[in-house]
Amino acid sequence: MNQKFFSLPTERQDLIRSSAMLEFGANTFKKTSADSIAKRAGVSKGLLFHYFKDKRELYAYLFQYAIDACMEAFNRQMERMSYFGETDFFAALERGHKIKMDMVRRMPGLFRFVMRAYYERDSVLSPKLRKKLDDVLAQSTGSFLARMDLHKFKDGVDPRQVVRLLTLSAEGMLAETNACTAEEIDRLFLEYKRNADMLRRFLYKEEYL
Amino acid sequence: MNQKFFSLPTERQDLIRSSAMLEFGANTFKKTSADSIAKRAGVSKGLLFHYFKDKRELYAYLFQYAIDACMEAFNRQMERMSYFGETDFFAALERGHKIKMDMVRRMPGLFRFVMRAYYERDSVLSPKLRKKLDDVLAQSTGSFLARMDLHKFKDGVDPRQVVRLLTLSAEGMLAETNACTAEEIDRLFLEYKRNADMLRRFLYKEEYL
DNA sequence: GGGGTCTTGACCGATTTGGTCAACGGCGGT
DNA sequence: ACCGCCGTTGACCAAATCGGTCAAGACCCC
Repeated sequence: MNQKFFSLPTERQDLIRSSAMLEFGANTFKKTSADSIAKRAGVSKGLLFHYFKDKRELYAYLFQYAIDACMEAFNRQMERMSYFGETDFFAALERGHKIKMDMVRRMPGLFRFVMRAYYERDSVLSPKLRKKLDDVLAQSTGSFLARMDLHKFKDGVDPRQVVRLLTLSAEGMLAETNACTAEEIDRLFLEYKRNADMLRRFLYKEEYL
Repeated sequence: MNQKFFSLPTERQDLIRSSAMLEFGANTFKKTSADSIAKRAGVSKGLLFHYFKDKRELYAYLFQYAIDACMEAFNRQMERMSYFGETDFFAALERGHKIKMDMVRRMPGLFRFVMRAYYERDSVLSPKLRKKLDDVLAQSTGSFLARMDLHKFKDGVDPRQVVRLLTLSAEGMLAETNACTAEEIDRLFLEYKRNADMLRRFLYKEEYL
């Protein structure tokens, strides 16, 4: 790809990336037209092909970008947790979810795009990129749990399962909305918090409430 | 539409409906081609337009069909619950989820199709159809809870929220897979059950465990 | 006004689109 | 053996859309 893309103003970069992700998230790779991406970004099609030689290249770049963005956000959160010595499971998870919602706000199409890209039939992505995502997902939960104080849970609770349940519910919410407006994202976050609070209330030992 | 469609063997009807839903579920209405539907169903494009005058008509029919199928499944379950006098929240919910998974097995594209159709930008559906789905969803949870014995829950638990949480997690699971193979569907059901069991264990009063 | 850079939109041939239609094949009746 | 019926096909159409190119414009600092 043309490296000059990165010397564009960040907002413009974001606008193009965001538009492209939204379009690729709404349709198959094959059925997503460069025209529709350009139109959504308010940019000419020529410019798109000036920065990315191919539809394929654009797609691969977006996937790489999305993974890196997730990784970076996750690592930043972990560092922050270390710094403040946060060890409470739900507090940390809530903070993580808040960060995720902020990413949704800034890049509404990112998560749907990643999910679609991962399951796309035609292997438009190199197995290498795919594997990278697998690694990120596999590691994140583990290294998150390792830092948490899990004694607060009642006996018989599997914290891994709690993470998974809350993550699934968040994915469910994300799937059932377009999640465009700011209020909608706030609503998603509130519902998440309500669910997390319920779990906390009944899964923590009483002395930790 | 051509009423003779209904005198086709049921399997053939299902094959066509299923293929169409899968295609419409994968792409926007505009970007979904009649050709791809026909190809997936192993049928000529001519036949499709013999039974449905339009792409639009096919689409509207599928939506109507999907809602009716959901409604009918739901009502059947309710009757069954009445008949057997089932009042346990989690038992009934599990049974409901099992029915849902059976629908996924028979019509893999149905739920994704409905969700997409509901949020499709271009109003290809009449508001009437859209409203019908709203009504179904709004009523179902209410009339379900009305028959359940909610005393088993610990104080402070909102059963509505529990339904919602489990439903969301199921949607999340459905969203993150293609859910094609039978084993995959079984896996989804098992994970659902594991989550439901956890909630049951910690949200029910101890004397009901 | 000159030189360089970002950006456009008209343009290309190739493919795909929704939809039509004449013809085919198989089958039950006579 | 022949007919008429009907579900089904696949070639066919004009129109739209596709990915990608490129010469020319817009904009800037000098």
